[in-house]
Amino acid sequence: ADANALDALSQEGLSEEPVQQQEKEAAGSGGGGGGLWEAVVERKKSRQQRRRKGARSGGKEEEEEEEEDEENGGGGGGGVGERQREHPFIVTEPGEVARGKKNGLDYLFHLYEQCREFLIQVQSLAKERGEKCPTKVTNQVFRYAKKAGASYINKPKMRHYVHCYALHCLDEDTSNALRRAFKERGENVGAWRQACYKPLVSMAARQGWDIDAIFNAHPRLTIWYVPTKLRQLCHAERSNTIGSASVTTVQPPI
Amino acid sequence: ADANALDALSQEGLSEEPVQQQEKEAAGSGGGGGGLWEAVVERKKSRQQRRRKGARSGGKEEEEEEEEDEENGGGGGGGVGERQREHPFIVTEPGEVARGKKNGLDYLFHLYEQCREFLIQVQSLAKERGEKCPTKVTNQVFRYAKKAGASYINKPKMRHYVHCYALHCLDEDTSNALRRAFKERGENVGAWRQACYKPLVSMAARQGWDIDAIFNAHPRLTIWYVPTKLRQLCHAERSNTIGSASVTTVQPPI
DNA sequence: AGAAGGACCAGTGGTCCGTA
DNA sequence: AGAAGGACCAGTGGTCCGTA
Repeated sequence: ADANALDALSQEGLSEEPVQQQEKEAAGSGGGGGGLWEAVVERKKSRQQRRRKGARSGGKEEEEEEEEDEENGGGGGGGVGERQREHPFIVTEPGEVARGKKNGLDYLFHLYEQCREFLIQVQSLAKERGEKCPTKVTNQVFRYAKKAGASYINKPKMRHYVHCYALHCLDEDTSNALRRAFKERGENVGAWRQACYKPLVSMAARQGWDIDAIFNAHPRLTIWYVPTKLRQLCHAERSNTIGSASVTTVQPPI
Repeated sequence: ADANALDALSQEGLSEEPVQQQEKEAAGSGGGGGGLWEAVVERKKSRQQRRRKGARSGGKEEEEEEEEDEENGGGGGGGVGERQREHPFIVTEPGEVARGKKNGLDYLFHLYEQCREFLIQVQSLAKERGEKCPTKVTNQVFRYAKKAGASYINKPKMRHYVHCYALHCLDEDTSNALRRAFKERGENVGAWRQACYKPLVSMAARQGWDIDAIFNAHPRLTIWYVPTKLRQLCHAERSNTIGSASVTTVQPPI
């Protein structure tokens, strides 16, 4: 139904950036500031030791159909050939199309619907072939999407905004209100994205804190992994709430 | 209920084998005979190129509590220290305890029940901690079992006999009859294991060929991955059957 | 010959951080 | 400063094959 209205949005243009040489070594820089996320987390430890250099010589893929300019031989400056990158998102109201070199949030959510369609195709293929059938949007699905020409779909982006899409699915009114409020205040996408966590945590609170169950109960959401951050926020909030009077629904003992 | 009757079986003893040095290099040997499995398969190709040598220096684990004899320094012969290995399985009737340095099939199936209990414990812990909760017996569960002292449980063994356990769960009468027949004929465990595929494929044939659905419909089976081989046999048999008159139940177009 | 399981490998989930 | 995404890494599913 609403898929048609959104199709036009996927025609939007791309940014360009010059191709650079891959092997460039970066001088090791220190650990930098950490505090965007106040609560939770704990796992970054082993990440601190990661400071590796050097590049893998890639290319495990079986049959790529991409074109490659063999042009960048020399050392120096401006690259030859162009690598494309999607326009950045801006906070838009429902139904609003982004102007200029920007993409709107309806377009963002449309990408999730597209991934779902790619998953369904991968599932059909797997069943025909008698192979294991994925139930979630996996690496295999992202690879399939890329081969099908949807190069603007990639894993880091889709994972980054999953919880925003979740709010859109689970409580469209709240999602829409949030978009309008953040647009009005002139907030950037990052701030809007952050704000999407809270209503989801509240929703989990009302439903026994089981965020997995909430995702799985919704047909368009069950195919997405629950984001680590959202899971952690629910857990932290649940711990804060334990024993307090605000607990009014099902809550198993910790 | 029947778990108690089987508990005694888990007290059975172990075989011993001398510990050998790890780093020993084996002379590369050719590809060897391939024909045990008649049907299906296709994937061994990339495996042929694997002929690697050298050893990883292991030890990613966080906190092991095992004892290590620091005794094997030299080059030569008989090892110091003993490494234990489970007694091999023999085909036993239901209720029969294996004699001598052997284990029976009730004991084998009991191991699957134990894995299920370990999974349930891992799930409880994950929920307490607000972490991702496994729905299947994963590496994490095998690691947990090992730390809990169940060193006789390991992944290759459990995966090897999953379909035998599946038959036991799904059609105990057929499973029991098969055990009695193979014991009487003096067949070895490998032959019995092979024979367990067929009744499962027949069962799948009667239920629209969806072996995943069959596993998922059974509470003790849904936690196990469908074995690749079983999936392939179902697919091959389905392909053979297409268009023939023996198709009597639901079957989506291929 | 038959069998148990250590140890390996390709490809996964997850997301950092070099890039613009 | 804000953001998109290539590319990396730890740990997974899967099972081979050196071992006895």
